[in-house]
Amino acid sequence: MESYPTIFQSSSSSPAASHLSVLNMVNSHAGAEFQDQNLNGYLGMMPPRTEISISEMNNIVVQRNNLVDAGTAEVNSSKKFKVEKKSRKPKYAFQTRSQVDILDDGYRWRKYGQKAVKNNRFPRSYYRCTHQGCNVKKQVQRLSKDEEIVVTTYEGIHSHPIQKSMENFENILSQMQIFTPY
DNA sequence: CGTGTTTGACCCGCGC
DNA sequence: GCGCGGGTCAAACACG
Repeated sequence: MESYPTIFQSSSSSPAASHLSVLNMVNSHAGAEFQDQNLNGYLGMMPPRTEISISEMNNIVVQRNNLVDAGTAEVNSSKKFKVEKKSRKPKYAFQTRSQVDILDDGYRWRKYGQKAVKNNRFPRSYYRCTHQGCNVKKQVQRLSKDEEIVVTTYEGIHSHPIQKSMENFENILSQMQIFTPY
């Protein structure tokens, strides 16, 4: 596996990013094209049928790993461009404190695998976006140490809009924006 | 009947 | 080379 698991470390000690909200991410990191697309998707997170409350959303941790792209230079030396090839896709990890591990983000996902994780009594689930031609993947994993924490890792870029209706979740979102410092 | 899940097999990279 | 851990495939199954 690649290096991204390291970003999960010390979740209990609440990293600096722990108070970032999703909306903050959108505002402060707008710029890179894939970020825009991705985060628009994440805005659709958690429509009504999940059981996540606003207060739980405050506990969401958003982290982006930085292996994003060696795409340009530098890497060669001896190891060839292997790294370059493999790390092309951006990966985002969300930590969410929640009883439910299905965070409905508005996209349609098909589960394609589940594996036991070492040193973790909870399995990791693998999902793929079902939209044609969109091979965005995500994996959902619960920490064995603190089983309230659900880690969702997104990989890739959605090349299409969200398919589900937001229903009244948009109301919640607009309320949330009131509390963002902008 | 279409769509999504389950689950064991398979594959692949890596460390020993 | 071998075994292990992690990621994916795909046939069988479940469900509307």
